[in-house]
Amino acid sequence: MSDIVAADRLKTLIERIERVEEEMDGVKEDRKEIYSEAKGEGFDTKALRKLVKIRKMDRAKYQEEQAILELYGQAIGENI
Amino acid sequence: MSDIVAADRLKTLIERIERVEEEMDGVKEDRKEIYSEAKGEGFDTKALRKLVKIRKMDRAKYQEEQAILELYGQAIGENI
Amino acid sequence: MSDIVAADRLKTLIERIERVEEEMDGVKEDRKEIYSEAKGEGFDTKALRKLVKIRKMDRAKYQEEQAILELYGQAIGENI
Amino acid sequence: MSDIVAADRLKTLIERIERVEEEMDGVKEDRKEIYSEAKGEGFDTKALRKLVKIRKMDRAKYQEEQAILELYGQAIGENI
DNA sequence: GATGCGCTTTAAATGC
DNA sequence: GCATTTAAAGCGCATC
Repeated sequence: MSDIVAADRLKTLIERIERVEEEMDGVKEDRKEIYSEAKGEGFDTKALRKLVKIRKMDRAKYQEEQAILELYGQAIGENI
Repeated sequence: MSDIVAADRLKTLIERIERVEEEMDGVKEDRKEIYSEAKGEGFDTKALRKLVKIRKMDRAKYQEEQAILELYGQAIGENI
Repeated sequence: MSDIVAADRLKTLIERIERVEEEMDGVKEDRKEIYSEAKGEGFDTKALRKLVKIRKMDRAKYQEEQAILELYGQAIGENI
Repeated sequence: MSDIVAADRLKTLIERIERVEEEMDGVKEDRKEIYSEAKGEGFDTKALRKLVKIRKMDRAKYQEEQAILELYGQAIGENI
């Protein structure tokens, strides 16, 4: 790679990355507003977030995680 | 909230959240592809990521500095 | 406050803050090592973290959170 | 692991974690007191916090820069 | 090709 | 209640 070409190319790449990162910030803002709207209507956003996360997760995996947590809890005499 | 929890409204909100999260995944994918492209051209993506990070830190630092200047300005203004 | 006194005093305060923050980093490191040790013995650190968190929480609060999550889940036809 | 889960070992680990977390709370308390002391002397703690943050950013940025230099150095070294 | 590790990103908690 | 700070999760990379 000749130096000049690499420098220009690098610049282009960085600009493209920074552009998509700006887009990401925009979309994040949109999501934030939806949660904010939900909150304004009285929903519990913490529960909402958990629910969205669980729906995204693999079902079997979620149950497995819960089982381990319960197992550990029982081992130390804690009711989960 | 009407019937224990407003199920329809809840569903709508969750669907909207899931839609923007899909958008987010798309944008993430775009970024991933740019890095992948860079890698294919022989750039060191770890270094590239650091570079992007430093540039972001610069911007953040500049903003922090402006914010602190403003705070100090207010402090002086208030003490006159 | 005369300027010179304030400047010296400010410096002292900042140094003290930075010192306690270093201590904090040390303690964090200790905790990290315990988790790392646990992991080395085959424990699931994700479950371990959750357990520690639950123990720290108020019991009633935890159950309340779980109840809301289930309620929302049922409302949209999701089994938690 | 012997009996489903090594209960005693688990307990010990959790106790150790909880102990270091108590230490952390102590150190946090120390920091809080310093800020409180500063406030009592008329310093603007919000500005103070920003100042500490900027100094931390400086250090972080310096380290990032060193890291990137090292990465570039390696890249050149490898291409010889 | 799986496992582990470090870094980025996301969620939760705290303090004003 | 909002902004900041802190903790947890997820992701990508490198290694075996």
